[in-house]
Amino acid sequence: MSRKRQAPNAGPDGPSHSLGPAGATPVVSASGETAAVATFEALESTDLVAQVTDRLARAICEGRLVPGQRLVEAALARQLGISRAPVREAARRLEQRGLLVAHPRRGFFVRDFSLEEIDDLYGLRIALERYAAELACARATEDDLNRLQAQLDLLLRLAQAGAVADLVEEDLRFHLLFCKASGNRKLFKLFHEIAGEIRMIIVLIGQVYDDPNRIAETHRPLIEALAARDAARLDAEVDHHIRVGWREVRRFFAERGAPQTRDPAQQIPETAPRRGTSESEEGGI
Amino acid sequence: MSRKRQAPNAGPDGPSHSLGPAGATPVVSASGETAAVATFEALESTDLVAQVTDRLARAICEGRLVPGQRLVEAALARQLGISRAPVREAARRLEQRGLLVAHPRRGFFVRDFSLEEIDDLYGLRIALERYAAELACARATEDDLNRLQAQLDLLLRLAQAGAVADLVEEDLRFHLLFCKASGNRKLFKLFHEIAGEIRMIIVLIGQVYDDPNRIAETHRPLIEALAARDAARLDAEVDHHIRVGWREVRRFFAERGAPQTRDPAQQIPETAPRRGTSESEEGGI
DNA sequence: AAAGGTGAAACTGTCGACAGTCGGCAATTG
DNA sequence: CAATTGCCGACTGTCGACAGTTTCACCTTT
Repeated sequence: MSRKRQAPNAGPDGPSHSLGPAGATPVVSASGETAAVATFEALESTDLVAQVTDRLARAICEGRLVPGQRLVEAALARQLGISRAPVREAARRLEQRGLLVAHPRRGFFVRDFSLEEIDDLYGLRIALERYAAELACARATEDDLNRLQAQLDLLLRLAQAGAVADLVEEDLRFHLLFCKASGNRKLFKLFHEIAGEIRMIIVLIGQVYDDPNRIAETHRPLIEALAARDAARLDAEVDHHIRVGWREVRRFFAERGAPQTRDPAQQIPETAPRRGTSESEEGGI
Repeated sequence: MSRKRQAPNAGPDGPSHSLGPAGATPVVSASGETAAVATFEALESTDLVAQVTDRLARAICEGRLVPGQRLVEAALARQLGISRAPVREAARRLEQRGLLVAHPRRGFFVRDFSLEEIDDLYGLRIALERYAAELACARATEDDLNRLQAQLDLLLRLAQAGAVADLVEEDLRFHLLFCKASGNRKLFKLFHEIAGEIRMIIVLIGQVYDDPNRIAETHRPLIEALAARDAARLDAEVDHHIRVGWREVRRFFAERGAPQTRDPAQQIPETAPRRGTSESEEGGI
């Protein structure tokens, strides 16, 4: 079933993918086949790897896969109704994103964070966002500002609605937009990568997360400073803004108990697999 | 060889496989395309992926694979005497490192840099190293300082000896040590990744590279400032040091002609494959 | 009963095989 | 003669199969 899998056993997502841009420009009457004017969006490549990557990432970020848990390629493949190859590649991607850790000959494990790693990550995040701030101050366009403003509005709305999960997501997106406004694509890409880890950390500490409204509100100063093109102020605001979150995360993580500390080896930050109790299968994709 | 590969289907095992003309001759096969320049012995030992990754990385950095060139999984696998799986994975890793660019359904191409991308990269590099400097100033140990000093000595020696290629390599290692001295592993890991791209860029512009002695010498102020724990000065030195290199690179690259500019799409910085003249095979691993 | 061995089950790393696609070339058409 | 369509070959995305390891449980020995 090389191509048309999609029906195997992977029931739970049903209609799922968008393949159908149903909402867009039908156009073209029966007679006129010339669709010259109508613009069609490229179809979503049914890239299996990407799909698996997304699902796994979501499962991890939603806590359905807990840190230390082992992922078995074959089992996942079976569940998804595909072969191991795409699963394997997806896992590799998540490894690069820092959501999984690979142990040679042992497989993949859901990443677990030590307090030290969290500090490293947040420190780095500050450095990156401050740089983004610096650039954005000089290069951000009106569009960028508008997008950020819109995102802030969204955050406020979500906070009001008490949609904490979405708030986390959109909060990150705000920062992503911020990096994008810097105009430095490599920076954006890098931030995008560590954003995955940050999301995971935030989810790990549970929904805790302070007062939603206050959280959302703390983004306003960033926009204001940026709009005013006040680099110094923006820098300070960014630093402060992130540090607040850092402190929160740190506090909760310290309580929840930071796991092991990595060995002092150099290259790859290894996280020892924590073979929990029953060592069951996955929590579902 | 972990498995018994080496005698898969190819009868002519030994160091030279089918495609591998023992003589390493460019040759153009009957089909009129291929042009393998150098042939290498089959891989041994375990961890095929790592080996392939290294070889490819080296080939790219040594210019045996030029930007825009296409890599064909099957051909590489045949040359190395292994299957496509490890080659594929190695290519993915290099993609993450920014040395290769993947085009869905088209394969991998050796990364090409636009001037804009170089600017993005160096800007980011400065941000990262300045952060490293800040941390290092506070946390660097005596050992760190000694290692840096030793590395500086090495640079000076290489410069004297006129070993430019090695100088580039060790220059990067100096900066790697610098990041390591920061104590932030994530930062180190990140820098390690972009170091691959930086190396490639430097190699691309040819050995040009200013006066070796001067280059080596410019690292001294960094150590001095760090030893003095003078954060402000170190910050300035780092900024200046990298900016000098940036300017050099930029100049040569502007001459050599920056290739295409990426499309304004968002997500992945795509580099269009430059189907150049003959579009040959690989240049050898 | 705890420590040490031993064997089977479970997985990962690789391999070779297919089938669907993409790019290019050539024949065809206006 | 230029543009368009169809065909052909080449290559990637996936799949299923094996072999070598590592893990785990059960059995034997002190």
